[in-house]
This record gives sequence, C-alpha cells and structure tokens, in this order.
Amino acid sequence: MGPIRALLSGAGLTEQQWRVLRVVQESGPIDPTQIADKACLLLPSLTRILQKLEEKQLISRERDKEDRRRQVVRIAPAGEKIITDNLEASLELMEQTRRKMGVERYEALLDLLNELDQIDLPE
Amino acid sequence: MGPIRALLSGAGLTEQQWRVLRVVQESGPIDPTQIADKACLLLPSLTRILQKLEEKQLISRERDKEDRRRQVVRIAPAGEKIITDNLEASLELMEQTRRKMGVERYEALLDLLNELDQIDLPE
DNA sequence: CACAATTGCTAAACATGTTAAGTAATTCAG
DNA sequence: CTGAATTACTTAACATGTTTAGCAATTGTG
Repeated sequence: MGPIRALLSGAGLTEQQWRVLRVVQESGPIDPTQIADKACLLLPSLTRILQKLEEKQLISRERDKEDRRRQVVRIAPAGEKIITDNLEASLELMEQTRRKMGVERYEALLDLLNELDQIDLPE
Repeated sequence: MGPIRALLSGAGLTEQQWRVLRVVQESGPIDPTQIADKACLLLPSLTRILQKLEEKQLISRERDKEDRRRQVVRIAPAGEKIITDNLEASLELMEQTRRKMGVERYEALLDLLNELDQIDLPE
C-alpha cells in the first residue's frame, strides 16, 4: 500500500479514510455498520474515521427516520471530487502490483488469505 | 493471532512485546536496531516497547561501551520465566493454525507474502 | 404495557504504525 | 584536526486497532 498512501497523502487522506470514502461512493447512502463490514473495520475505528470525513465535508450524515439508532451516510460533492481525482491512479497502482507479482500468484495469495481468515474466525 | 493474544494477555503482554521478548531471548544480548529488523518493527515502535518491557523488568538495557550510541538489550529473569511459561502453548497454537489450513497451503501463503514484500519494497 | 435483552453507535484507554524532527555519538572528507 | 555527514536512538504528533463501557432507540416477552 506504500505507493497508494503516497498518492492519497497528496489529497490529505489516509488509506482507511479513502477506503471508507470509496465504500460510501460505490454503495450510495449506507449505514455505518454496513460500511464497517465492507471496509473491514471495527465500529470504534469507523466512528472516528466518519467524524474526520465529516469535518472535512467529504461525507454527510443524518439519522435514519425509521430507526433513530441508525445513521445514513452519503458522499458529499467534495468527496466525489476526491474520488474522481484519484481513483484511476489508485487502480493503476494496484494493477501494477498485481502484474509485478503475477496475476495467478496474486489471486492465489488472496485466496489463501481468505482461507486463513475463515479458519481462524471460529476460534 | 487472536488465540495467541488471548494467551499472552493472561501474562500481561501484547503480541509485539512478546515478539520482542522472544527475539531478545533467542539471540542473546542484542542492540535495538537488530531487534527491529528481526521483529519487523520500526525503531520508534520498538523504543516504546523496550521502555515498557524495561518497566516491567522483563529486560535490561545498558550502553554499548565501544559505541555509546548503541545499547545492549538482555533478557531479565522475569522475562525468561514468561517465555518458559508460554512458549509451548504459543507454538502449539501456531501449529494448530498451520495444520488446520494445511501445511502446504500455509507454506505457500508465507512464500507469497514474502514475494509481495520483495516486490513492493523497491517502489 | 413494562421490563429485560438487543442493536447501533460513541467514548475512553491503551498499544502500535507511520512520518518527521531532534539529539548525541561517531565517522569521514578536506 | 574540524566541520559536514551519518548512525542509533528518542520524542512527538497523528491515525488506527482493540477492548471495554456506556447511552439511546428498539424489540421481544410475559
């Protein structure tokens, strides 16, 4: 992730803030619990990240009207802009790593990591 | 690492503190730069960890007499005890994961991770 | 309906990762 | 030999991982 972090630091974002922003952008209005699930973050971490993103006005939050325990998170215009400004370069960097390592080996690595994750969860 | 963290929390240690302690125990008197290398830690992180381990009297530190920029870290008796009390269970937990995943797949995962590490470093 | 359990999130405390500066000791070039 | 690198750490600041508590809203049950 080193090169990607370098790219994002130019936009004033960390790796996780970027991941959360992308999840919100891709999924549309979404609640924090689902964001945490998709971005592989625990809720306490996400709480802080959402606070930062909201301060920077990259997202907006409001209470869910059906269930007032929940929130609805939406991406804000400034957030959209950061994504369009950086998504292409970010994907290219990932693609580079994938190619350098070899697509097959790369996929094998992801599979093995998922397997490890599955195996260790039940403990 | 979840189960191992649970084991170590009983001994009042974190995963990294344990890793550093083991490196010091295995290598004998050693300086922080080499510890950081073996334990895959950056020096700022290691500085704090050594401070904690020293507070707990699990290690001792002294200046190197040849080069006073350096330190020599040694394991203390209480540190030895923690290791003998926990090493076996810790190794057994790792072995379990290894077996559950399949020894071949496990080794393949380690190889692929090393490869990824090598590939991304030169960037 | 009242109350206990659950759910969704936040707060706080502690440990580490990461980067940038700072300090003291040592080395090296001119 | 002396001032400019370099080396070995340490400190500080910020972000996140992790665990444990806490609070408010909601749900389930008798």
